Amino acid sequence: MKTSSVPLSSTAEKAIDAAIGATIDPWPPATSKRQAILNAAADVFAEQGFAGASIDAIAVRAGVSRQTVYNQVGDKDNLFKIVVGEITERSSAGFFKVLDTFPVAPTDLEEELAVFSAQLLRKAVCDPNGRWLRKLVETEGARFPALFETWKEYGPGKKYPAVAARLAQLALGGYLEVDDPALAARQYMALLATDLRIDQQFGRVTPEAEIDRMAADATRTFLRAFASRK
Amino acid sequence: MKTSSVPLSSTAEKAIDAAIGATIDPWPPATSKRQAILNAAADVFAEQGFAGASIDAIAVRAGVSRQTVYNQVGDKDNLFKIVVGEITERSSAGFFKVLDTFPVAPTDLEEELAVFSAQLLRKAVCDPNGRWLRKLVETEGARFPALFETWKEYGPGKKYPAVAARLAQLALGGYLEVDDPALAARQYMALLATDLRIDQQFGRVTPEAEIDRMAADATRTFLRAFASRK
DNA sequence: GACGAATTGGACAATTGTGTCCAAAATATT
DNA sequence: AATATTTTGGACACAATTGTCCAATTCGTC
Repeated sequence: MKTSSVPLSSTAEKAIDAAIGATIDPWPPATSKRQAILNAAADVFAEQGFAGASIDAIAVRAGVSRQTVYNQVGDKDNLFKIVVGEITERSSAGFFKVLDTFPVAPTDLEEELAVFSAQLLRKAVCDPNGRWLRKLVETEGARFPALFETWKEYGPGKKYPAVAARLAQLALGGYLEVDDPALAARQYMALLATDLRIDQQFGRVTPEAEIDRMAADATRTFLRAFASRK
Repeated sequence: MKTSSVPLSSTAEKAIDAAIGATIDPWPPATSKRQAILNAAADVFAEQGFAGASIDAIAVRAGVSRQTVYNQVGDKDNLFKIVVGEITERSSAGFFKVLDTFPVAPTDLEEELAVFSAQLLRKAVCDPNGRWLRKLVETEGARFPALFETWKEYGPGKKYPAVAARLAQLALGGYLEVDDPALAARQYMALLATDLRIDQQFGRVTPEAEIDRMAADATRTFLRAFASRK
């Protein structure tokens, strides 16, 4: 029923925080209200959809008066745009941070790819940012075409090619036999995400250990199909 | 923007039609209004979500007065339940109808499995019934717990085991090397659905020929991982 | 053509939500 | 401590929606 909240913070505000220097309280009071609003809005939009989310509900959950919501973000459309924009940024950043640890020159391919896969699962598929983004885009994409375009560009549009590039690198290194890196990337991601998606559809909270198992299963099957037969 | 409509018909009404015998018009006037309402409701719920769907919009799209909607189905909650119930039934029926054509004793495994896979893609993943059901359950599952349970039971809860059973059969027949049929079933479905899901997320209408290609790609990779090394 | 049932459209009250205005209070800044 | 800024909460107009009621009309049936 109640979903855990995702902390949001705009790059602008992070820049300000950095400029001010180390603050005891990570969020200065002036922006903490805004943060509370954006966090609450993310929750309520995800739970109720755009039409079902009322400004009142958002204000209450943020522990803020309704007027403050309007002061901070303008109207409902704008609030929605801001929330999705920030989640998009976070989700994308998290993904590429993990992708940087991809084992491009492994000694034990299966072992290292499984470890990487588990991380990717945790940070990209399991991560509330990405889940809510997918859900919101699916639900409200038609209502906000511009947002839909942004998501496409930041989401699948950049992620799949990036994964494909790593797989191509492994192929060049003689680790894999891959004709079509783009296809292999989609299949790898599909194998990786399937069990977690099923759990999520069922509303089941996946135990940590299971994530490692899922990554290992996906990696094993992927390598059975694509590993170089030495 | 506009989604194509899915014809709905309850089993009860089909039974009645059958009892009456062959009618020229497949839908007697008394039920045709009801059908129009359910079809329209399916569209509008899918497009706007539960909260965003207004009875007026549904009535207009059904070409029916608002009062008739209330006469036929009672209130909005009930309308929603009826629609989801019927879509669940259709979606499940379509899936198992295709599953009956699974090649349990193939002469050319790759060829026959690819053909079957293409059919499954067309009828189960591509099919509007299943898509809207997934979307509605994801969006409104929290609001209608009973519905969520029904979907779980009819949907993944029965489909995956059914696929797993066929794969186990192939393994027994010496066609496949499968340790864990349930896992293999999930992975097979994941490989099969990934490209179509991506297209759907991007709002792209997948050309018929591409579906065959997707099925072939998925089948090839699946068999590279699981086919018996003769 | 006459009867009965379903449909229509319009009006209605009640509710809910949006977005604005404003004066009082709380909070930061100097 | 004085001042500027933000926040608050309440009131408000306006629009959309739900669900009901009912008389007039249309429609299928006999």
